[in-house]
Amino acid sequence: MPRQKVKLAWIAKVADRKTSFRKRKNGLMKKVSELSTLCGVDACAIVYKRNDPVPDIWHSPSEAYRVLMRFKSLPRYEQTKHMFDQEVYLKRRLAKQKEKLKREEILNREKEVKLLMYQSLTGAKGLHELRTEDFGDLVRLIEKNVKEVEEKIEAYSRPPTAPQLLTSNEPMHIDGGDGGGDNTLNMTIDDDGDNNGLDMTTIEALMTQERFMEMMIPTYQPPTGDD
Amino acid sequence: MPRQKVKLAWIAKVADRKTSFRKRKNGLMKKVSELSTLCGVDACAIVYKRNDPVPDIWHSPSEAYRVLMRFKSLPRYEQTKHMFDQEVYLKRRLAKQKEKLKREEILNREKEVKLLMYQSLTGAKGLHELRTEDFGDLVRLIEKNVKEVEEKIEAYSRPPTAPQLLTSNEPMHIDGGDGGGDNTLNMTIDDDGDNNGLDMTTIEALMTQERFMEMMIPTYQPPTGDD
DNA sequence: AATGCTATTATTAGCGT
DNA sequence: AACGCTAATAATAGCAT
Repeated sequence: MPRQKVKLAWIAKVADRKTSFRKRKNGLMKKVSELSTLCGVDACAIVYKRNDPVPDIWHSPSEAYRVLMRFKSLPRYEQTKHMFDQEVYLKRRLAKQKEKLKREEILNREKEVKLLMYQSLTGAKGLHELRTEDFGDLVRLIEKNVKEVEEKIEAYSRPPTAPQLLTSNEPMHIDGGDGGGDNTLNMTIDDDGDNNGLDMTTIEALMTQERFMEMMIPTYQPPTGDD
Repeated sequence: MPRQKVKLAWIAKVADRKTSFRKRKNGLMKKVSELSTLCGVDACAIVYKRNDPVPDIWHSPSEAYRVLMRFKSLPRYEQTKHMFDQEVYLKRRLAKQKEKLKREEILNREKEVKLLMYQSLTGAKGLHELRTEDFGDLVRLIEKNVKEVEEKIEAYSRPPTAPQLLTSNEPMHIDGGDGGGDNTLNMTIDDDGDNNGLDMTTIEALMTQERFMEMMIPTYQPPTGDD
């Protein structure tokens, strides 16, 4: 798997296949050995090389034989019970990957909506350009952020009960404190007027604009026409 | 093997052992699968979990059964012929590691002697402090380096036959050109007087010193006393 | 107990000899 | 053909949940 990600298929070139076989058989034998040692279990591996009736086997003759006898003495039903073939293997893998994909899609959607929000805030994209299906999520995101801001304002405007005094030289940072993931507000409030982020002045300016106020109203509906 | 290099021994803690077993069994099954697919060979693995009479097996029931039948039908002698137990495995590994160690020791020795040479050149260590057994190797190294320098001088003092003209702004680099490994001279000759390496001025100064000239004489013998 | 995460170690494909 | 090397990919030990 190095140098190039190899695709899982029969290696056509004879020399390459033989080399791969030798290396991978050794690797496999090592793995069987490690599993056996680390976890104290009976294990054996049998590998038939092409055109060689004598297989390579992991484990001392007596051990391997014992493992095989043990297996052979099981009723056929139990033998096949835990068998784990390519199909079962791939199905399990597929199920896991689908779950992963689902989680990724959710995160992507959150980022997408966040981007829409920023584009609307900076005026790069007007709200009338949004697709209908984005509005619900965008509104939810905005309400979430507004709630966080209100909570922060509430927290900081109270007389501090456990006063961790801020030194006046330090800029004051406010971030969304919940564990909700990547889409928290995470906004920096900074009294240095030279920053490029969204500072209080910008926010106050935005709040006076009709566009921003519209965004604050969850019941707002976009025109259904195409433009 | 990540986070910490694990030592190959029975894992005492039950939970850790079970976790390791699960992970490594899956890994092993994947490896058997890959070997089988990539190299087109019959292979199977049988793993008995503790206290479970039903083993986990790689391969579809029919395939696994076929592989096992094939194995069982061999005469006992041939079955054990290619068996590969812990002892065989470790012996092979040991032989390889010993070869590797040998190579490393040679490289170490070369570096050691190189260090001695530099210490002598800078005066950090007098030649009379050297152990008797180091002299032979040190002399061989010095002769090798001197030979390389002479060859370079020879090459550069001839009228160039295939003249790759050096721009006068570029410092001239001379390195030992042979493929002998890490102990080549690799010395930079640079007309910028501010470098910290061994430049021509330093070398010329050294050549006037008795210590350096002594080093140039292979037949020089240190006093045999302890100091 | 089983699963996800990730910093590390381990394995190995493609070369070069 | 079988080995050594090394840049890459893969496996996984210890955590956190």
